[in-house]
Amino acid sequence: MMRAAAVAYQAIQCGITEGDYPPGSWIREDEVAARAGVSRTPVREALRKLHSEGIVELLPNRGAVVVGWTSHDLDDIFDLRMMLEGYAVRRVVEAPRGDIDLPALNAMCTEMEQLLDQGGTANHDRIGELAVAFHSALHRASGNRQLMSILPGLNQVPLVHTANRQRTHEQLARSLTQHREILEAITAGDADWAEAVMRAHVRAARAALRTEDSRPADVPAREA
Amino acid sequence: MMRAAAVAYQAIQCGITEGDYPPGSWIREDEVAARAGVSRTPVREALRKLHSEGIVELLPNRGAVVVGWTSHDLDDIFDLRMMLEGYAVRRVVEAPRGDIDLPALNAMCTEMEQLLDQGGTANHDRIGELAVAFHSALHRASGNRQLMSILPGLNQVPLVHTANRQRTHEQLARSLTQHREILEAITAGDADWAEAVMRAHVRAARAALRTEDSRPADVPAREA
DNA sequence: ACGCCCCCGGTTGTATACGATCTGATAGCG
DNA sequence: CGCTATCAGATCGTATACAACCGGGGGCGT
Repeated sequence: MMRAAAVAYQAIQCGITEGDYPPGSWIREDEVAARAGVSRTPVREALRKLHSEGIVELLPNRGAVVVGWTSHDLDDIFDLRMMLEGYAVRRVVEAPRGDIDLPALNAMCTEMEQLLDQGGTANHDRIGELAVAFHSALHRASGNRQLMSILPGLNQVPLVHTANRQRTHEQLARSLTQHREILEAITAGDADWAEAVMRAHVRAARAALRTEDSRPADVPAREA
Repeated sequence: MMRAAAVAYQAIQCGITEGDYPPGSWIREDEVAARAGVSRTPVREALRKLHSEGIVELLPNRGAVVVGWTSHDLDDIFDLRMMLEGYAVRRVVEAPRGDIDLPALNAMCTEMEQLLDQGGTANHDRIGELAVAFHSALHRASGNRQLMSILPGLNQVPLVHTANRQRTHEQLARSLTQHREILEAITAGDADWAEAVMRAHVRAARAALRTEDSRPADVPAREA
């Protein structure tokens, strides 16, 4: 049985990606509670979490508003990810405090490659999950605890707002190749190499999103 | 009238800095509620916020544990701050999207300098508050929205765990000088200069903390 | 003696009820 | 006619009550 707070969280997150809560719109606690089949208490908890991830804005005594993201904002987010993910792999090489399980990471790469060969939307989604796990494992291996709490939050915004966007086969293939290269650089003990590949990797991911991240002009991109 | 959630938040935060909740210890919702004079609901909200800031760890159905920080963890935090604050001022210069109020920032510097001249513990605390506001204003001026939600969280850990530590007059004086220099670099439109000063500024702050951040050996530094 | 199972106290998780606060509209006044 | 004060509705914030869950301790069987 899933926790009510988690149910509410997913309901809201899903509602945002599906377009039920467009950017700039209000999210009413009662409404979400009814939709998710829980009471307002866990809904409030979910909204605070979404706020800490930057997905919604909380106006005291007013409620929650879905934050809108311009193409420019996405650039900013990927700027930060490029810096931080690059720093993370550098740390993995230079200060190997956190234990790193290279065989497990390589196995994840293999699985992703197989899924890509098989094709299919469901498999593509599974690749996305594995990619998140892959990066998460690297964050853990960096040994920087604060990094581990920051980077997931940075991933959240692009995930929520681009979930239904498909990356091409070529984009995914390159992404997986870069994963392998990152592991190779780590194995070689080359921090500069690892950081450089990771930065390119993040940049490429942003470019893959950029192709059509323009939104209809009538939808406000921000709330304020 | 302050919100009950804010009262609970401060009560916990204060309890941690005062040593009532040492690292590794449990924070019971009932206990905090009684201490803060509120019900458990806002206490829970405060604990979730502290969790999102990395101050406490939440064990499902078990409760909250105070996270312990080693000297090494503090190094990591300031590593991140150095990167991110440096990036922020670079952005202030290169992509001046967010409006920057240089006169107001200079006024803050003047006030801090006056407070330093007057001396006294209370004034030192006030300088600390102003310094946080100063950096916060720069984050805002960077125009990177995610940055504004990340950096306050990074400040929180050092603040909570080093609040009662006094910085020397010389350390504070240098810190204020660097603030001025940062503004001067921004005014000159020199991003490299601004970033370099900011990185040094953060590094110096970490060094000021390092002088005695070793803790008694019998107190567990981490919870796990 | 050792290990397993069940029960119980304590704590968290959720639901519901009530009080506080804000927005928008409306009526009264200058 | 425009502005301000007031009120009603809606929504959030908090308190309280109850249900669910976890961990430890005692008893039982092997």
